[in-house]
Amino acid sequence: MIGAIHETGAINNMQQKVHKLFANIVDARYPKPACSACDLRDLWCLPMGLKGQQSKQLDGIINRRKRVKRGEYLYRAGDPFRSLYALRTGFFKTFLSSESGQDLVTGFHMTGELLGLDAICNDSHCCNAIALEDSEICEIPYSELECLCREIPALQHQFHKIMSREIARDHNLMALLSCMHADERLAAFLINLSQRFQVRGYSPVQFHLRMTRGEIGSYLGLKLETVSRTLSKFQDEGLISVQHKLLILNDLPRLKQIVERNHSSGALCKS
Amino acid sequence: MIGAIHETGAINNMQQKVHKLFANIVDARYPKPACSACDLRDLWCLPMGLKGQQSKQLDGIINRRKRVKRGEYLYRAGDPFRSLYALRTGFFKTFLSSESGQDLVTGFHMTGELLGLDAICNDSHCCNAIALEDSEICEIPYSELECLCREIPALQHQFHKIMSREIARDHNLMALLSCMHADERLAAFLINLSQRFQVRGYSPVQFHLRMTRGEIGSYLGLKLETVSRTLSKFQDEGLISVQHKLLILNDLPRLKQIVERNHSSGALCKS
DNA sequence: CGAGTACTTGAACAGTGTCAAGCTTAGTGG
DNA sequence: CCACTAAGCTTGACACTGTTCAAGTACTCG
Repeated sequence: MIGAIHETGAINNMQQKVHKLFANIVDARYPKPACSACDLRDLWCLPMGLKGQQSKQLDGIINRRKRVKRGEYLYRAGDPFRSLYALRTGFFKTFLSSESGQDLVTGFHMTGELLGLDAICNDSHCCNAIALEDSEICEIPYSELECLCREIPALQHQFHKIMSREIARDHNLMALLSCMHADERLAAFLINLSQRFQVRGYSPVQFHLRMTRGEIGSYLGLKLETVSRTLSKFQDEGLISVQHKLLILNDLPRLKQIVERNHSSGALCKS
Repeated sequence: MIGAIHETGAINNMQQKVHKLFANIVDARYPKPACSACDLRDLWCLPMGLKGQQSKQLDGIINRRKRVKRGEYLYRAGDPFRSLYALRTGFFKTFLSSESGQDLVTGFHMTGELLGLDAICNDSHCCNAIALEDSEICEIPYSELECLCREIPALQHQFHKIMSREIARDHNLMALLSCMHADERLAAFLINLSQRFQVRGYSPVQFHLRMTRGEIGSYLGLKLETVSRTLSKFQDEGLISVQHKLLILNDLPRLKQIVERNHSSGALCKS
């Protein structure tokens, strides 16, 4: 427990630094977003690997930044597809909804990720995207992106990579859903979140869950009661500390063991 | 039962016609494959929507057709990524394998489908592809495809659509794995196969399963015993007739009811 | 501060998984 | 062509994980 508190202190420092960094960049970017000045370029977002001039071309097609408040939809299933959305700051969930009223969460999305890729095939969105916290997105008109991809090979390649990664990621999630137990799923989920926060400069061992237990359950193919019980179990075992939405990972290595014991590829923890 | 036999007769006729059709096309195509003359152009394969001249450009980059015998690998996880593969005839499964020796089937692939899309992000294949029957594929060097996409907007758009569809499809499969019972999963699986056979000109109500019960189970997140039991149950209820690998769907509407009762979107049966 | 939502926990139950045995089929080699 | 073998399949009995239903608690937001 004492160890946990020490760690937490270090984390707070780190988070403060990162927050400052982000704040600076946001200030510098007003009033128009600029891929060329965007901190997400290191994060597999579209501008990754582009040179100065090319980035500016990408800036040219990106519509003004849009704010999406917590609880608001970015798009709904059935909406006509015009644009992809790069998530600048915030947190989204995407979900399918069936007529019977059951929602199924297909993903949680963080800074730097691209939303709407599954809509290209239909010319309409086939899932819903809703902000789980106040967020900011860059709207990228798809037809213009296609044009630009024809001019800038590096952009084209990066775009293909992003789509491909989405496919590979889904396959890993399918693996999780097919053959993991509740505790393994949850451990994999926490490790995944941890890694994604870390890449973005946040603490990998302490973070706020933006989603409810029910949403986690929906994503992992479990009922919310099972999620709750499993979190409690992890806490009893000293692996984590949970206080409502605040999560501290006290023993990341042992958490990884839970996943790797039966699924040594570790593929399931990938972003 | 008598109804089933009548249906079967009709199906055999249909299948013969289709086989003939395919045979003609195959003959016409020797010794080099030609997208411009390929029957798969109606099937969401890459040449879909391309005009004559454009198709020929695509022909230009496609390497000679390759045969893959049943049981042979088309590629393995870890192989360097150079090409995508369009499946001309035959049947493949793709699967992840973990070090612990567990395989996990991520997809079954039929004529007209594109394999290897998940490898773009890593420059190496992250799953294995193995032929479940003697097959023929067109190898499409990826870097040349990217070049050509920059020249032919219609090809670029079609390629993006194919990737997007793969993502949307995976989301539907995740939905199946997250919230369906064994009988619903299997019903959805059979309907899916049925529709894919139908689109390809084969009977939607009678076909050979190319995969084992274990592979079906792996794909659907069930054990092979459960697959076997559920098939037996469906047979007892008169929904289907199974004889080893030969499958007859006697009551497609009722099969659909099983899926739609609890999951009315029906999304899960999509291609 | 109050109402509604989210969360935790318990107990009973159902659906799959596990283990085991026996059967069928396909493929191999004599 | 037949016999043999290995792989695939079916079925039963039982165990166990996760779900369901229910009750109570804690938080959040207006």
